[in-house]
Amino acid sequence: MRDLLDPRRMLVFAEVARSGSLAAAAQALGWTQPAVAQHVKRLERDTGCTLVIRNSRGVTLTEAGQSLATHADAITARLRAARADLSALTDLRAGQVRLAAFPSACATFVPAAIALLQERAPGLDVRLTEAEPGEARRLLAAGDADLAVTFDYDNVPDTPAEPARTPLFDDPMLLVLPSGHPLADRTDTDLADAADQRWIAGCPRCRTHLTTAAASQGFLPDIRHSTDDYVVTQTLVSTGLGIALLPTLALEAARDPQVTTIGLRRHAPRRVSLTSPADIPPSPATAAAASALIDVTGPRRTAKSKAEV
Amino acid sequence: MRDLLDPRRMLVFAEVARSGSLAAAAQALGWTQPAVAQHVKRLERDTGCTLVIRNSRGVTLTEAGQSLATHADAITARLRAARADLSALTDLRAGQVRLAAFPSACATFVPAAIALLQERAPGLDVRLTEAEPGEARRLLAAGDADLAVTFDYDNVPDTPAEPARTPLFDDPMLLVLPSGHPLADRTDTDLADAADQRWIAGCPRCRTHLTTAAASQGFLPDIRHSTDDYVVTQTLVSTGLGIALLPTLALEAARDPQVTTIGLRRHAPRRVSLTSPADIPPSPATAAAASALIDVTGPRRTAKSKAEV
DNA sequence: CCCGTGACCCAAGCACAGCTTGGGTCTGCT
DNA sequence: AGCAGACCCAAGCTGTGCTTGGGTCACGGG
Repeated sequence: MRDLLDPRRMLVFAEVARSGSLAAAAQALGWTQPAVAQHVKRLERDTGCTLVIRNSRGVTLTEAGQSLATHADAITARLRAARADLSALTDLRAGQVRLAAFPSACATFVPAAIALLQERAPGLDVRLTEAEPGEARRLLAAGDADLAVTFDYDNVPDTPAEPARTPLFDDPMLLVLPSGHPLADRTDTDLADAADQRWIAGCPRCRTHLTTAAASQGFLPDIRHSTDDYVVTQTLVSTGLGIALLPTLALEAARDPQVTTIGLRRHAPRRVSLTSPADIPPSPATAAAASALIDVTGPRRTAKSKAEV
Repeated sequence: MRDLLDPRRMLVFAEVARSGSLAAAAQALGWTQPAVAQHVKRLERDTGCTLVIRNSRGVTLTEAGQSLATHADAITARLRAARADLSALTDLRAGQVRLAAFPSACATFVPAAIALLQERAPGLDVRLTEAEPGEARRLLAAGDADLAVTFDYDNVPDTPAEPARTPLFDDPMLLVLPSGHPLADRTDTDLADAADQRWIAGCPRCRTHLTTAAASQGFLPDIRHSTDDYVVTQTLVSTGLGIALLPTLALEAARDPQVTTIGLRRHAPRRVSLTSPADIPPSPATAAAASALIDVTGPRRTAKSKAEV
C-alpha cells in the first residue's frame, strides 16, 4: 500500500481527463483550480512521468496520462460497483441466509416461511439445513448458519452461553397411544396416570424431557424402545409396543392414523424459538428471514407468547 | 465523486480483510490499531452496512464486508497495474512514437533509424508518416505526430512560431544534368553558369529554393516542367528536357544512371533537422526515437554541424 | 485458578495534508 | 489593445486522520 499511488489523486485525475482542463475539473469537484493543480503535480512527482501538457486552452493528456486515466476510470467504476453491491444487499436484491431448523419444523412451517421470503425478496439466496437444536447452535457458533429454528423445554436449562433467542410459539406435548388404549378415550390426562406404561423415547440424549417430567411426577418411565424419528415412534406405538410423548408439530408433520393423541395437564409445552448468534447484528437478509418465520408462525402463537413477542 | 466511497479507506479495508484483524492490518500498514478502527468505522457509517463482526480473536467479514473487500482488492490491483503501465512507458517496454518524415528521408536513413529503435526497444509502437516539412509541422502542431524529420534552406526563413528544432546534418544540393551535357565534365560549378538553361523544378510552392538562389545570382530560371518527385525529375533531365537542382539525399534514394551530378560552389545546403512540438517535453519513446535518428545520421554530420550538436 | 496476552473500544490531542486566498504570466479572442 | 480564461506560485488556515493513553473482554498457560 505504501508504494501504491494515492487513489484519491487518481480520481481527481480521472476528472481532469474527463473535463479537459484543471479549472473545469476543479469546478466539477467543487474545488478551486490550485487544489486540482496540486493533486496533478503531486501525481506527476509520484509517478515520475509528465501526465498532462499544459497549454492555454487547458491540458491534454500525454500517453502516460491516458494510461493513468484509464486505470482511474476503472477505479471509479469499481467504487460505484461496490456501492451498488452494498445497496443490493441492504435492499434484499442480493445476499445469503443460511437457515438451520429441526426436522418437524422443516416438515411444517419452515418451507412456507422460505416461500414467503423468496416472494418478498426474490434475489436472496436462501439455504436450509435440517439440524436438531444442539447441532443448530453449533452451526451458528461456527458461523456456518445465520439463523436457526430451535426448541427447548422449560425444565431443561440451556447452555450458559446462550445465543440470542426469540420465542416463536409454544408447541404442546401430546401423549401418543395406540387406538383402543385404556387412556385413549380421555381428552387429557396427567403424566402420572401413565407411570406404569411401557415407553418409547428418544435416544438417551434426547429423552431428558420425558425423564425429568416423569421424575417431577415421582416416577421413572419404563423405556423399552428408543428412536428420534417421529414416524418410527408412531409406528411402534400403533403396534402396541409402548406409548410416547410427541410434540404437536411432529404429529402435524406426519400422523399415523392408528394412534390416538391426548393432551397433558400441567405439562410444559416445547418452546419453539428463533436463535441467532449472540452479539452479531443480523444482516438484512437474516432479518428478513426472521420476519418471514415470525409472520408464518403468527397463527400458532398463543395469547401468552404473543404478548412476549 | 462526492457520493463515492473513499478509496483510501477501501485499501485499508482490503488490508483488514487480508489480515483478519484490525491490529494485524495496522501493523501491516505501519499504523496503530485505532487508526485502522476509525477507517473501518467510518466506512461502515458511509455504507450503512456492518462490515465486520468484532470478536475476541479479531474480526470476521460480513457478507457486505466480503463484497467490499473484493472490490477493494480489485482497486489495489488496478493501482498496481497503473504503476506497472507507467513503468513500461518510461522503460520503453511500451509506448507509441508517431514519426513524420519527408520522402527522401523515408527512402534513406529513416527506416534504418526505426530498425535501430525497434532493436533497442522492441515494445515500442513506432509509426511513420511520409510528409513534406510543412505538412509535418502541421501534424506536430495538431498533436498528430510526436517527432518530424524536416528540412529547410538557410535563405528561406521559417514560420515565426518555430517549434523546437535539432539540426541533423547538411544535405548539399547538386546540379542534375543529362550525361553528355556541356557542364557535365566539371566537378563543381556556380549556379550562375546555368542561368541560360531550361529548368525542371518543384511545384510553385516548392520551387522557392531555386528561384531565390537564382535571384541572388541575378537571374530568373526558365522553368519548363515541374514535379516534386525526384525520380520524375531525373527522368525528365535524362531525356534532355532540362536540368534540375536535387538534394544529395534524393539522389541517394534513387539514382537514374543516365544523369550526371555536379556540386555547386557557394551554394547553401539543404538542412535536415529533427522537429518536435514546442514546449512539450518529449516522452521517453519520442526521446528514444530522436536518439535513434541522431545516431543513424551521425556519419552524415559534417564537422560544422557536429559542433552544433 | 488467576493472571497475562491480545483482541477490541473510546476520548482527547496534535500535526500535517490539502484546500483556499491572493497574488502573477501567458495565450488567444474580441 | 484589452479582456477572458487558462495556467503557476506562495502563504495561510482548517479539518482530517493518526497517535497517545486510557479501559473491557476472552482465551490460554503457568
